[in-house]
Amino acid sequence: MLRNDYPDQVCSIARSLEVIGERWTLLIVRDVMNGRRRFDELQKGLGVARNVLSTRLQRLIEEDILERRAYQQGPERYEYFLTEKGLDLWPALVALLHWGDRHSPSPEGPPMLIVHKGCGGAVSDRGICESCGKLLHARDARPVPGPGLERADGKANAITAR
Amino acid sequence: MLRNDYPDQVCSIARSLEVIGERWTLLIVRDVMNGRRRFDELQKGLGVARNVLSTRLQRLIEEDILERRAYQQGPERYEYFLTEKGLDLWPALVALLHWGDRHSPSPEGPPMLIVHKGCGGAVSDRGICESCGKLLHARDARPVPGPGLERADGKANAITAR
DNA sequence: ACGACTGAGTTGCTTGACGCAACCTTGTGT
DNA sequence: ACACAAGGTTGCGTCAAGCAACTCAGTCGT
Repeated sequence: MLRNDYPDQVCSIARSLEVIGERWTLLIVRDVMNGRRRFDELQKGLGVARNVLSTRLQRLIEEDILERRAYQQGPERYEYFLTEKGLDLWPALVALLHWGDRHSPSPEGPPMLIVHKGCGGAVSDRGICESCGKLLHARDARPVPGPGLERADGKANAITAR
Repeated sequence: MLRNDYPDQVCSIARSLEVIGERWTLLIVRDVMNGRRRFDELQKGLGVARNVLSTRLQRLIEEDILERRAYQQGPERYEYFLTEKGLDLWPALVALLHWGDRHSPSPEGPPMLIVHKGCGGAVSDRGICESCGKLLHARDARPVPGPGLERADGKANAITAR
């Protein structure tokens, strides 16, 4: 995105997109939600330019979507965690995931599935467990690799467990 | 967004964002969903550059999210409508709307509300009617201006009825 | 008859965000 | 002493976005 503001828009969707509508931002949130917490890990996983990742992380911290915590002193090294505000993006991510699965399906099936931690049931596009019917939140669910997750290089994505 | 592809990403969220993650795209979808169907109407409402609107509409048509229909001959004039694929973005838009309302609230209250056409109940962040409990889709709901929709120039947004 | 207006774009120029590679800093391993 | 690791920052070139002006076909006002 060129500029991240939409002047004259009084809509909450527009205000949301001012923050999370920038290129890479929502994918960074997704990765952090899936347990990728460190700079290099995010950079390699996404293939995003390092300077861009750096500015995105700063913006996400300013907006109180991410939090940076040092995990060692010496040379200080940091990890990024989602705040409550960040975790609340989960329903939107789930909706986008299902929209992609439904309308641009890969022949092998979806590359990632979301399951309810409690009962193992699949999670619907509305973030509801299809097995037990509960309305779920970010912490109630985890991603599992789906049938479409076959990579040419043979490496599996490292975001399976949590 | 500069380029609209995220190479090496096998995730459906990334694939969704390749299409609808570009600047303005989701706001165009929102406006068409709210009954804005013509080029100039969209351009004035959004304040987007005309060339950018033009390329976005073409892309959305290619991706089968919008459909262009002539509403008069003579000089041919067109209207844009959402396809089923486009209408299916509704849950994602609802989720973003609620996220914005919850985490960056305007002092006056939300500028736009979504209500269930059937019973008039408010629609939750998961697209569920809070009054009757039904799971809703795009056609079951309509936007109504909320308490936050006071504009300095006195003009109300023209997307009240449908 | 002539000019202004409308809807739906297209063209050209300028700005600025993004991608890429190189560099920096603090500390550890060999 | 040299390389390596993590977490960035800096500089440069390219390409998308913003802006204004222009086009084109038809209609309206005087």
